[in-house]
Formats: sequence, C-alpha cells, structure tokens
Amino acid sequence: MYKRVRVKQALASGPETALEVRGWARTVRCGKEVAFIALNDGSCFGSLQVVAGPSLANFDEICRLGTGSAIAVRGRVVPSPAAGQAVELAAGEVRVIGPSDDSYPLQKKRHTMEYLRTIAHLRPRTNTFGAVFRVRSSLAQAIHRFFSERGFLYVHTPIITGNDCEGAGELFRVTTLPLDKPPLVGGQVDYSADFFGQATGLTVSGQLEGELYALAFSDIYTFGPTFRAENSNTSRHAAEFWMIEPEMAFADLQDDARLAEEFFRFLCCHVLDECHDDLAFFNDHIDKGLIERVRQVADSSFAMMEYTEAIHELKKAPISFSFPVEWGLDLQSEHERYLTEQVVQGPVFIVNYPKEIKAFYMRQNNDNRTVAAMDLLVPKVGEIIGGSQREERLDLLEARMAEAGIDPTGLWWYLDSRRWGSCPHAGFGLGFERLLMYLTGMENIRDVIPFPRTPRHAEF
RNA sequence: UCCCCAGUAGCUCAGUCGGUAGAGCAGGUGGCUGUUAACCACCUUGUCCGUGGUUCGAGUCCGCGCUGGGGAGCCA
Repeated sequence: MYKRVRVKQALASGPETALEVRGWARTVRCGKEVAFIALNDGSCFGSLQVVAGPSLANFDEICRLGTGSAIAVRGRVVPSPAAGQAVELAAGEVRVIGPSDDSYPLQKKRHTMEYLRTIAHLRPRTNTFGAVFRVRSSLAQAIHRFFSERGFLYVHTPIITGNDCEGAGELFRVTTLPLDKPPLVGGQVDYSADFFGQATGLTVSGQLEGELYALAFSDIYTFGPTFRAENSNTSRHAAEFWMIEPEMAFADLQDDARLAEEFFRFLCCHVLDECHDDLAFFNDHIDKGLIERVRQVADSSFAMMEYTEAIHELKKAPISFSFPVEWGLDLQSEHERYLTEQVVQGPVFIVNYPKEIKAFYMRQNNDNRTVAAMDLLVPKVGEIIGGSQREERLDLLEARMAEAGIDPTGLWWYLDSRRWGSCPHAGFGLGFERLLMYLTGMENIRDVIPFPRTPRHAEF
C-alpha cells in the first residue's frame, strides 16, 4: 500500500496519498514537538518537507540525523499549513538507511565552486550541481530528439584513432609499449611494434569519419567524447569534453547555417520549456540575466556577416582592441564579442574566412582567397559553433593539403570519398559543455561536467 | 605556456602600523519554536600552504616552491 515514488511525483500528488519516498536529508530542523526534514532525491530541484512528530518510536534518532543522511519515509501527503510549500509528507515511519555525521563536507551553507570541485564525488548532492546535471541530461536527450526527428543518423565514430584531424588539437597517445624502454628504430619509437601496428591516440574530432557516413546516409551526427592534450588552463577548456558534430550531404554553407540556427534555437527553447525550475535557480543565484538572454536568442533570427565585412566593422570601431585587426588575421575573442554584442546585438554567423587561417578540408570559394567557413557568435561568449562546407573536389582538396603541408598517405580513405560519388556537404561542431555553460550561466567548464579532466587533474 | 591575484578553524571569511589569532556557519549542551540555509544562550576547534631569509619579534615584509583562481593564447 506504500508505493515508493520519487520526490518529484510526491510533490505533485494530491492530498491523503499514502506513499514512500527515499532520498537524502538536505536540512534537519528539530524541536520538542515536531521535526522537519527537507528530503531530496535528485528527481527535481525542490525538496519534500517531511514532518515527523514525537509519536514516532525513533524520534530521538530522527532529531540526531545529520545533513546528507539517506532515509526512507512512509507517510501521507497533506496540505502544508505553513508558507513555503504546497504539500508536505506527514511521516508515519522514518527509516534511517545511511546515516551521515558531522564530518560530512556539505553543510547547510554556501560553498565556493573551487571547494566543491575538490569534492566532485559529493557535489551532485547540492542545489547547483543537481540543477546542472539535470539540465545536462535533459539537453543531451533533446539533442538526440532534434536530430532523430529530422532523420539524421546517429554515428559512433571511433574513440581511438590514427588520425589527428590535422591540427585540430594535441593528441593523447594510446599505446601498450613500455614507456621506460620502447622499441626503437634509428633512435625513433617503432610504432609498428605497438598494439595497433601504428601510432594512435584519442580522437580530437569525429568529423572526418562523420563525413564518410554522411556520404552514405545523407544526414548524420555524432555526439561523443573528445580529447585534447593541450595545456590549456582556462575556464572554457577541458582535456575531455563532449562534442556534437552534424554533417549533411548535398548541402552548402547556407544549409549548414540554417541547421545551426534551428538547432541552437531549439536547445534554447528546450531549456526554457522543460527545465524551468532549474533555470529559475540559475537565473536567481548564478546569472541574473540568464532567462532573458536565452529567451532573446530563442526569439531572434540570426544575422549573417561576411568576414570581410566584419573586418570593416572592427576597423571603424570606436574602441581599441589589444589584438590587431587586419584582413587575413583571425578574429580574437574581443573582436567576436564586439561584433555580436555591439554591432549586431544578437547571434551572428561570420562566414567566408581567409583560407590561410582555416582548416584544409574547408571548401574554397571562387575568389580563390576565402573558404566556406562559418562561426556562430553569441553575446557573452563569442564563438559557440564552428562549421564549414567541405571541399568535395579531389584536385582542390589535394592541392590544399599540399599547401598546408599535410601528408595525404594516412588520409587515403578520406580522399577516396572524393574519388567516387563525391558531393557538396557541410557540417559543424558544437562543444556540449560550452552549450551548457551558455544555457545555465555557469562560468567554468569544470562545473558542467561530472568529473572534469584538465591539466594535472584526473581524480575521481 | 604567458600575465595577474589568492592560500588563516571542518566550511565562508576578517585580521589595522610587524607584537604568535577572531566572527558566522558546522559540531556539542541546554532552551524555545509549524519550522523554511529556523532562532536564543553557553562551549569546543588552528602545522596562519611549504620552505628559506630580514627582524628582538613575521599570519603580516622579501626570495623560492606547491596549490587554487582570473585573464590571454591554443580551441570546442
């Protein structure tokens, strides 16, 4: 007769419902006549107020419960006579499942994000991280739904790879060779003796493999872990992060931008519609303007600006930048933010960059000096999506590789895709954690991934 | 990797001009209360990051190191 339900259902159930909830005590307040326990099981932002009276056999034990204790409560949902909650649980029985003493590191007070990072195994029990990881899960599922509804194939590109996507980032080595005495040939490590018979590492991008699948399934996407061994010590970089990379066949840069815009707006709408309790918390306690900012992006149509035009805008800007502005140079964060925040005052695609500052696989434009690349810039962060139309013409691709000094032998399979049945195709990449930062207002990437991996940090 | 800032009780922080430390929370005891990160009274808690130096004397000043943070670059 006591059905175990989650706190989320208990809070939504009608009066006089008999049920059981199990969870962790957030706070325990005790008096002579009554004790209150705020019980949370992670199912939603709110906690259920459990009310226990001295008639319970273990009332003393309940009063000594420490913050963080795991308990099971059977009782009736009743309307709450006090302000603060609509209903509460009148306890008929409180079972202590896992007690928690005063050495429990999470207290009924504000902690710094830095401290909580040192207890990454316990921080999901806090308000902030509960909200972050509910939104993370919800968004991940929304991403799959978005692509699924549009007929995109979900591809699992390899985690271990022999290609480094030609400069997308520093590779983590994967090897079974003994590090203290690797086999040598002419003073160099002999990777032919390694597990895979060649040098391998963890993937820095699934794009090249993704393209191969787009040239069979038309529209595909990848959504998986990505690894970069860069010594980056910033709030926006992690050595292990998750990336979403759609790729469409028979598509050009305009199609690519349309998809990116639709995708980004879909995700903004998703958190506004489906995560309002958690988002309200972020808006109140983490980032005051969050909901307004996300709503504006959800409602706006994105602008588009040529790189050449962007350089013009930057050159006539009434402010001075610390990095130079010149046609042919890459845009810095300060430039990107000026364009999206001051010039456009909203999301903007910058398209057609000089080929020298972009990757070899991007499609050359007819002007011979730019490629069909696009970056989506949004207020407060700058670039959030980067993509391009790919070079589908074999001769031009080979020429670009030679220019860029890239050895084609290891990429024979990539070049093959341009040999038979090649077609225009385009795609983009979105860092999942950066998306989460944007949609939650959390300012450090280490606080939107459960157990962050950054230089010198691989604990937990 | 570069540039800045910080490190004091379990946590969040204060600490004046250089004279070996204090508040809130947490914890303990008692009280009170249909409470809302409850409240009131009393009590407990320190390798002042480490190391070397200056000084009669260093939490405080200086050097080096470690750790953390912010910014930049690389990038998603």
